[in-house]
Amino acid sequence: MWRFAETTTASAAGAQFADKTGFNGLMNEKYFPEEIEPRRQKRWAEAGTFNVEVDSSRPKFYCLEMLPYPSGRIHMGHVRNYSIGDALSCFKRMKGFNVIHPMGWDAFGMPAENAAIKNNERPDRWTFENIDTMRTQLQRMGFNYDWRREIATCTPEYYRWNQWFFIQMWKRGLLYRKNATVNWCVKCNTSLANEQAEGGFCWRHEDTPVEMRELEQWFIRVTDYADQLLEDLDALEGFWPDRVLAMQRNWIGRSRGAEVDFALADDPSRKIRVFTTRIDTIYGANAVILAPEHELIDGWIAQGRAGNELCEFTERQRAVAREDRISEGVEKQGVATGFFVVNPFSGEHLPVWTANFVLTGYGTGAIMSVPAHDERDFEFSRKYSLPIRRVIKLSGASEPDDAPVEAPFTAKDDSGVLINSGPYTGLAVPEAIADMTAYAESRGFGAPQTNFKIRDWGVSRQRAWGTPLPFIHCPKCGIVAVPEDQLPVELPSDLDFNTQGAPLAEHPTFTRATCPQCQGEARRDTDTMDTFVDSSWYYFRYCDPQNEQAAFDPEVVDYWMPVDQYIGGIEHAVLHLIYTRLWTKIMRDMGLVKFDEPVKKLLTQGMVCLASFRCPEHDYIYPNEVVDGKCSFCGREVETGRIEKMSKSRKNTVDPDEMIRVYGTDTVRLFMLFAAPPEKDLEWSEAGAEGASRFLNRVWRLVFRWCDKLDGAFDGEFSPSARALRRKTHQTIRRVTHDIGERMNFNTAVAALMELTNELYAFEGALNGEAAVEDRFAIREGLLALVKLMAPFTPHIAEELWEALGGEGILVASEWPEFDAALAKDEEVEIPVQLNGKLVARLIAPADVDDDSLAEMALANDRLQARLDGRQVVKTIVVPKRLVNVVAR
RNA sequence: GGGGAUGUGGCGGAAUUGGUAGACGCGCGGGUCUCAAAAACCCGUUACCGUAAGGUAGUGUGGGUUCGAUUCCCACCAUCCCCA
Repeated sequence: MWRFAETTTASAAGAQFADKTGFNGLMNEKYFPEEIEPRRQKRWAEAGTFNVEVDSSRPKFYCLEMLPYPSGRIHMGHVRNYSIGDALSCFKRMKGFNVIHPMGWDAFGMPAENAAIKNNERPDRWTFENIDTMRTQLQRMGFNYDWRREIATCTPEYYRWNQWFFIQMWKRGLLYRKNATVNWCVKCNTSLANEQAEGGFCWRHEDTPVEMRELEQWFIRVTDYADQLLEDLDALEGFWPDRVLAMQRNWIGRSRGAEVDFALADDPSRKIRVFTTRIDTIYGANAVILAPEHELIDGWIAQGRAGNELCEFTERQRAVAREDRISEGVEKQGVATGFFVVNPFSGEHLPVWTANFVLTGYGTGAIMSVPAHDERDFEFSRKYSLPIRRVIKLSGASEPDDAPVEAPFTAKDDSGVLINSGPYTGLAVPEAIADMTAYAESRGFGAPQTNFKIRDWGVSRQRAWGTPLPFIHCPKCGIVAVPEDQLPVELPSDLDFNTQGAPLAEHPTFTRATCPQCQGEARRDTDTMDTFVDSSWYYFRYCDPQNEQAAFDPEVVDYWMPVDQYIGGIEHAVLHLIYTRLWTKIMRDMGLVKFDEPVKKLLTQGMVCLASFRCPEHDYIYPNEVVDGKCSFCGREVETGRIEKMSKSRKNTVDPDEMIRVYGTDTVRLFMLFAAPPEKDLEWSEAGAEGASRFLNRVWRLVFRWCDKLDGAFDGEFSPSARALRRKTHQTIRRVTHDIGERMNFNTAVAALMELTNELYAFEGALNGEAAVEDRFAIREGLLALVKLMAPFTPHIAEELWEALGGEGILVASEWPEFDAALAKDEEVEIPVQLNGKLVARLIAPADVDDDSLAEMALANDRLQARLDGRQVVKTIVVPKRLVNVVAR
């Protein structure tokens, strides 16, 4: 139940307010958000204001915010994210769009499982309780979601379609199994994606080093779509933030080059295939270096041809996470295998090495080392005293071709020319690359090759709280997909989480299955899906959330999709936003959707931050644990005031519920939108929230004073002051419409509303208690506009004041105000007069002043003449209706 | 090292396509109301000099383009993010 703020009233129910405060027949004298907000929310819910259906007669607008993980409580980051989406969707609805604005829960994942282990609870119960809490919180904030479309990804109704998609991908060869070295976290007891193992530590357990294990895994063939994923980014230019596009391009990491075979010197039938982007430098190769995991090494070890040093080295390196092998500062280490290969271009014999910085999974797991033109090869060759030969130089360079190499020369532009390169000597780099690749291809020892940094998506997790993979392992038939009419493969509800290993695999009956093909005894797959699968298509499901026949009806999706505006955190710039783009392309190729890209516009909102306090001994401490700048536990000097992202671990969070209890949701939302533009970080400030609250109270009192005095119309000539107020009103409509609709700068829109309010106060003050009909008309017009324009930011108070002003129906479902361009037009303009670009005077001129008279007025100006002091005017620049600059010598 | 971003009063931030720098808010100072306080309302608030009128400087630093640069170009510094 609602708890009322003690700061405003001790005991309260709606009806009592009227007794305690003034009531003018239309509204209370005082603003009590805790009374009006639940009432307005109830009214919207009863009227179904935010429920939408397909309506092909109207333009649609899909406003989407990233769905939250049901961790337990809404935090300020959510409030900010959803306040932005709410304001935009309210605006678009009032502008006449059929707005779909849904909400749901990213409900699978490890915290539920961890809670289950820790508290001996069921993950489903834990999850649904959290969802209930958080839904209540969101509803209390009055966000305009169509709650009928709510989904939770952990329900069989949802995840059965994950399974269905996987079966389709399996049929299309997009899903496959392979043995792979995976990152393994002993605490999670599961594999991790590379990006979850950043820096060699588990993303959830920052103190747990990631181990490497060999495991058979499910993979989605992202690499089949790598080119499209890269190239389609061009079309998003200008609609997605540049840095997101840059991060995705970087992540996909396409590099064009060639593969070249180096035959083993002692056995020319065996070849080492190498990937290089610089085939032009092959005459400078001093070695071929294999990844420690390379199969050739396995062969040598198996045959007993590998020395002790090699065996030990490879064994040691294979246990190290890839990040730990290649990150900066890690020393390059290697061992010569004792074998040699032949350079196919020069015929030279080159030693074969293995080294920690060469990785499998990218290229061929083998490289050629060209120390003169690659940083890492240079460092490595220096360490192990391998010969270094220069094969590229700048076309004008004067130093001799055999001068010692002090630092690698790596530029790959047109200015480079080949040297010491047999028949290719003298060629420019791009031509050499083309010629040498062609030669290798014609001789059958090489071919052009494009590689990507992006890897196939490992979707297997050895966890229990996720979508089960819908496959059966049959000893006779191999891997068989579960027939579609048997979906979903449901998670058992009686999992034991206190077993070592994966609970699904330990479950007594889950694993038992019958082979759909031969009806023989078989084993069910016990992996579950990465939760990024759930979030890859959830917003398609919002369009058609109850569909039991399909993931969605393509026609319905065709109406609502693509998403017009997606809003979420920058932390999803790469993974989620690549996977969901991939999923869309796969669905397109399946014939389910007609477009290439699911999201037209993307906004990555900034973080919500607050000062944190850190003691050298006790780490982060709460603000109330700081006394006079010292830690209250140990008395040490505290590091204060670092503005950081709010998080529990930094002990600098503010609970949205608490703030809403004190100020009301309208105030909290208003502050969130006003304090900074959406893409920038925002510092929570209680003083700032006070300011937002003060503004709402100001508007409230203004409406209270006038709402019963605004009858009558006026169509005569307005006084200058009434005209000025009306001008401000119409200019404000214009500005707010532009700021929200075109720029998504809610902060400046709110500033405009404050300006209008200030203007209304000034107008009121100048009346001296006597308002003529025309004045009342102007005030009424201004108040109605103000209240309507407030709807996207502070919908509850806006509704309330709208009603008090005689507005009918539901404000947030009514029409957005239009401005009258003629009334918004300035009558006079202030023109700055500059002398040589420096301001010397200001003129007041009629708004339609022409350039010549403007120049004349400027030159006649006393202050200009005085500063001119007889100097010669060389030129007079007039920017029409804006500025005059007099140039004098 | 590569890529991206940001840098404006005491603070958060404004400044439409190169055209009055500092809108709006916070904070602060002063005033009105009050026995008093809170709230509210009004005035002021970039710095320096000046009682004032006014003047000088000013958007991280240094250059450049331009009649005119917070805005465009180059170099540098600082902070943050991504990748290595």
